[in-house]
Amino acid sequence: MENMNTFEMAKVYAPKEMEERIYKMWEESGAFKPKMVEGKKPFTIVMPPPNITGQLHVGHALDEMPQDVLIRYHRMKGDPTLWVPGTDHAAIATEVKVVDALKAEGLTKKDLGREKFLERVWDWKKVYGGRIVSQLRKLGVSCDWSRERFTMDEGLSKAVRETFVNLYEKNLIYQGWRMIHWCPCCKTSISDAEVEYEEQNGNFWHLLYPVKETGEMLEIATTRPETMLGDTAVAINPEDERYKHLHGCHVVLPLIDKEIPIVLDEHADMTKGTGVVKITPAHDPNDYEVGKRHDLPMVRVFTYDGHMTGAEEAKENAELIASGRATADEPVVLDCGKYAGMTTMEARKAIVADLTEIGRLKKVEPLTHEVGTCYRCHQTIEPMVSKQWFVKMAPLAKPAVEVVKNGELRFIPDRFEKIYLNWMENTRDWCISRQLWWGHRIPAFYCEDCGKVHVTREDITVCPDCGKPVYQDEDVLDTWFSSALWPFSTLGWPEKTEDLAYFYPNSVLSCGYDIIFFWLARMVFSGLEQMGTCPFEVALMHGLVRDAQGKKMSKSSGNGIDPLEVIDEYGADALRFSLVIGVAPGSDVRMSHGKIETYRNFANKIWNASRFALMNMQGFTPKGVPSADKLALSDKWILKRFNDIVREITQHLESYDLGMAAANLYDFIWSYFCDWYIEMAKHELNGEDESAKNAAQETLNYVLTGILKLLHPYMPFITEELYSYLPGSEGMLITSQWPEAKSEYDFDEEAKQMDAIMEVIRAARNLRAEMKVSVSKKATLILKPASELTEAFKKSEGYFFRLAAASGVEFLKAEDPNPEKSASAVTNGASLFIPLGELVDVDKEIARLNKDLQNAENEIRRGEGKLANEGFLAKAPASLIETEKGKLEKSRQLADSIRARIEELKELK
RNA sequence: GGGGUUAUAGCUCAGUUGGUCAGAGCGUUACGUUGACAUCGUAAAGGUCGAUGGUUCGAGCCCAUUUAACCCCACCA
Repeated sequence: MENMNTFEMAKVYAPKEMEERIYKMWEESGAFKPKMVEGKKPFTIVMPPPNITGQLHVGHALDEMPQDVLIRYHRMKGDPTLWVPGTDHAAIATEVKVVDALKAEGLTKKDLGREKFLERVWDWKKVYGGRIVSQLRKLGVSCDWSRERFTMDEGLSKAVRETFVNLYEKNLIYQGWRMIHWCPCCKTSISDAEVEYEEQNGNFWHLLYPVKETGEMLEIATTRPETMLGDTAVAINPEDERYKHLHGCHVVLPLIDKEIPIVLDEHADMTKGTGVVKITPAHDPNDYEVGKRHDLPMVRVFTYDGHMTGAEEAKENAELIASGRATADEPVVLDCGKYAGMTTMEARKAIVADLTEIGRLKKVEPLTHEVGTCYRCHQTIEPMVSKQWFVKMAPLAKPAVEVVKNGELRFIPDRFEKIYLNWMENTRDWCISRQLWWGHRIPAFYCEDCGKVHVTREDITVCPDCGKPVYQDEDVLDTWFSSALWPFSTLGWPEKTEDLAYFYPNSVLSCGYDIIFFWLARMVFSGLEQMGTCPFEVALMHGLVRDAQGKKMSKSSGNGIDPLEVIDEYGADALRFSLVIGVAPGSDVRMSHGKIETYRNFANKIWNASRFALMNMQGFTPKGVPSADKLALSDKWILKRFNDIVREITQHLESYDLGMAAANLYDFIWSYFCDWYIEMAKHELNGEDESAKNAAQETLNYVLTGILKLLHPYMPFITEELYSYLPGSEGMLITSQWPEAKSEYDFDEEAKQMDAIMEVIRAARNLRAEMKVSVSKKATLILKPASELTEAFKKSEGYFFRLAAASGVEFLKAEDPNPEKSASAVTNGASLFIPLGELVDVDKEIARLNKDLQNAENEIRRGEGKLANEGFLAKAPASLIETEKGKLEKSRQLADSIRARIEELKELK
């Protein structure tokens, strides 16, 4: 690749122009596609499919980050790496959107009919389904778009059907009347997992039901008086002494004067309320169970869209029952008379008013209680008895529990293991049918004649048994039924494809902890059931994005961050980095524009450091870092530190500590590389010694290249761009090789020497700052180094000129007298003196040195105490005792030197 | 009711298996444009590591109790 002339490099980092260009280059180069090598273990991730209704929000950005970091890291490591992208049809969400769009045209679903409606949804999908996908590209996701899937495409639909039939044939899918959660707003059943409980203010209404046999009034507390028309019993606890005389009696339901029995059931809690519970089997999950136990009739009083039932519904129901289609499991519908057609809320008011009027309302007390709401529309959920399809969970959950317990599936962080197990061990059957049109239609066919149900892989038109016409089940499947198959359906299953054989099971599944039950858990048991293996080895969880105050981001509170806006302003790299740096797995991320700006500044820092490097490498052709004898101390130091950081980052990535790796890298680049190494290297780069200059160029080039590689998974765009400018760069960074630490660069001894020198430089700066000496005013630095460091210090004069504003450096031997009238500091490596003449205030000097002395003495006390402790000496590891002794010795020397200096100054006075 | 998380500098958080005076960023204060970078640099101030007790030679880290905040799950009228 032709290296760009440095002067063409913009002075300021401008992400906007380059990101699109680079993404296009990657995609067109085929870099995102895995290189499948037989026998080599691939690294595979499937992307949690965003909804086609979706607009990119910052949650998506967070969702993609860990995946892209891991994918890019493994690609550079040389693993066959595949990241499968795709989108989800999102049955309810999409259908609602299209219904809304129709409403604007004055149309309803029914007006169009199923077929035309579905055409409209597909049209809608064509327009908006691509939007999220193009938005994802702006984040820099390096997934293999040639393998993009959609949960409703042909292959995946086949997978869904295959799974459904498999489970049905194994008797793991069944159809039946059950108490389910019904959303009157979305007009469909939803699963347990889709209910969110919210605390709401409500009332406790105390109603009076007269007992037929005794004429007394039985006080009954309820939170839902509107269900009373559907009461078919009241329950009392068999042990309850208060009501023993009522065993076998009946009450008369007010308003409709219906006689219903008093039943004895454990469900009635003697300690709660009056100990009497009204039983509405058709509209309350507990009552449903009580009804089953006592064989009570079920009376339905609500329509499926949240109104009170009337004559029409009752008639239909009666006809159905008469026709024999309805079973005993189906509730009988009541004509609610004057309440018919009211919403449930209107009916509540009306019924309470009527009960009050006839004196059957004893009192009302306020209470707060948990109310189930729909996770899509947040409307109150109505428990209804309904005929639905279910997945039998117990047999599927067992192996899904097992794989976590035996370590085949590992959660990161591991606390989510408990959450997962708790759910999996207590899960109830999964209601999978939805009363919608958009989705995978349930492959069940009913014979018009014999009524038999046929569940088939291929559509049928006539009954295989009697040859009469069949009609298909109207319902579709829960969206999560198809996403549960994602790890293998996207690879071609149920066909036996090459991809499936090579890339299944996946390596990692990364998603937010909020969809563990919806998605992750269901993928685990589906993978185990259909494929026989757990679909992934590691479940890497992330949290939610929150605002700067830690609040959830939402449209209503207007605290959201639009990733597209942010990318436009700061660049995708800055957004990416701010979403991962310092974030521990599974914890929430706080985001603010300020935070993103910080990392845009970081990108700018790297940009300029690279610009500096390139300016100093004009005409330079890298031949490799030269032998140790040609390298300056600072070169050796940075090479050693670079080795350290390579090991550290690699280790963190291997253990999925992505936030930690990013933080360490940030620190290394900014402090070690920019603040120190570049500043030190200026000495060699601007010096006369050509071989030293060359060594610095080689080191600079080597370390900078390595830095760009280490940073690439996090900030892919800027690193790719800068890499292209480097002399000696070949091909693209995205497919370059991950750096390795080289043992020949472990210059331990030299690194320590450099650290000692740096400590002196800091001390000198410190002195000057305290003296308020401007940088432009240079001063001589007088050093009295420890004997073993003398040589290193002498070779390092240049660093003091440049970094400590020295005009000259003089060295003293240990026995030489200290200079007068100078500011001084004592470090472990050397004592230093800056002769500042009249600027020096001796009293202040003494005060400051006393402070240092105090610190040293504290340290001595600490060390002495430790080493005097027999328990410590007996039990602490020998190496620790040695280091403690060494430290103590150093502190003593330091204290001695400081004391001596203080004495000198006192004499001076 | 069950389970989980968090509590460390003014703010946001690090602190890996208990062992080098407890760290960073932002903010604050002071100084500063030394030819990569003001989207910058140098330095300073600032913490009895929520509380109590325990284990240990040694605890921010382990155990118990406790306080506070947040989250998830659960059919309680």
